[in-house]
Amino acid sequence: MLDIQIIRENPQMINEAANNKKNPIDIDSIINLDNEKRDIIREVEKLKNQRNVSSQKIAVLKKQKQDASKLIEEMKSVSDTIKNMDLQLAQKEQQIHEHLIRIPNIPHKSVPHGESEKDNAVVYEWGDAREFSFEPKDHLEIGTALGIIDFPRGAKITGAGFPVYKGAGALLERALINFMLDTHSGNGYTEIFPPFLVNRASLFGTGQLPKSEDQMYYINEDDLFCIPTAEVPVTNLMREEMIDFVDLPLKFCAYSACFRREAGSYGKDTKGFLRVHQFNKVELVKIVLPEESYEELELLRKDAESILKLLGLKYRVLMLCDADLSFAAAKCYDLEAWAPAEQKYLEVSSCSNFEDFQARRMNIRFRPQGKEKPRFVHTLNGSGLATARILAALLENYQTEQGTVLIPEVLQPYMHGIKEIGPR
RNA sequence: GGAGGGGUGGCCGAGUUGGCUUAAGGCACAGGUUUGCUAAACCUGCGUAGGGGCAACCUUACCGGAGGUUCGAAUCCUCUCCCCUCCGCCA
Repeated sequence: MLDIQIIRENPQMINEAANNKKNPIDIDSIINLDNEKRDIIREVEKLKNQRNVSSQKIAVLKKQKQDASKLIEEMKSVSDTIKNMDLQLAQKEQQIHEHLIRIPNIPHKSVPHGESEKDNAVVYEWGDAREFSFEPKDHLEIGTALGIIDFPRGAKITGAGFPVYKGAGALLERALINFMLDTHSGNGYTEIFPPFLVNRASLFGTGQLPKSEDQMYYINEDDLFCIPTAEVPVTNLMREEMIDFVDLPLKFCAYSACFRREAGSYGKDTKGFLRVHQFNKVELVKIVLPEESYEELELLRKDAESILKLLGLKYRVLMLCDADLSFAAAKCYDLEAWAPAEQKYLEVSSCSNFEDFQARRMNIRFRPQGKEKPRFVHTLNGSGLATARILAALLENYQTEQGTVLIPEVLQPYMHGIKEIGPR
């Protein structure tokens, strides 16, 4: 959510930014409603002042045992008028709110302008593509042959896009999660194990609601949603709180299962792990001082990248152009791991700075040093990383001609020393 | 699921016969006095969010949330959310 005052002062700039983000808004309605609202405020406040003054007079009269009935009569009609105007005011405010919550965050100045994801800029590349002396198989084929992933049975017990991990596959998944959590918590991130169901207020806070309600699994009876990412519960840890500036930055890492309906994306990336309804992810969340958020974004990106480097996976980093930025983000880097059989990069992480967009929605503030007023914090998050696509990249990159899969050294301690996954 | 208790400003904590409480007091914080330095003591200031004003400042709202009664509500009424204790059920 943006500050209405900024919108009031820069309507053209906001309108253009929203258009660039492919998220058009009705700026004129907002400005008009805002003006109407302020007109009402000015009038009703005069009446309320009159009411307060008269109530005091009535109190004094009554104390002196004098008659106050005339004044009380007068105030009855004033009170009615106030009640009416308050109603109008609430309506205006509700209408403004409905607009405000649908205005996307403004892209940072460093974000390139573009028309689509094709205009995202490659800002960094690491690692060499592995040379194969044989025709590499895709991860689905490898995993199925080794009996470590089972999509058909997942489909049987739940539905398409709910993979089952078996044996060494289950162990590898757990190893990845533990490895990532250990790495990040050793790096100053406090580990959180969050609830996987959240309420509406939390999803509104991080910006998934109201825009993306149809993308989430919903439990009607309790009005709760399955989390699409640990970002939601972890960032909302600090919702409605005032943080002392000496405690900033806050750094959290959290494992969670992630649930996504992926409505409207059928037919895209359907193979294997490329797009599933439930996957595992370790998420990084930072709550920081506004002045430091862009520096912290670079550090966050570096921390996420370190996992790919330790796993020895070739990857690249994209800076998203404005047209591809998500609703709440001001700037975002995508990390993409190379999958040799797919012959394409798989998005395994998104590292975003939301500036105060989420903080305003969640009312997370900090009290600066001295006599300064409380201000909104900046929030950031990034996957560190999503295991489903990492698993795909691992299987494809570390496959052997015999159909086995080598385990990267850093994961071996997490896999009882297993160096290679072979046939059962 | 049943019974009881409670939600007040950054924190702690008064305030339930409605009206000099548009929230006492304390802590923390900021400035100052005293002091060789630190500490302590003392003095002063200090809630949040709107609206108006160049500014000093004026004004409105806010005591978990939403309604209601009233000239006037932290205080009375209704609904609702959350927390705590005990009982029941259960991994």
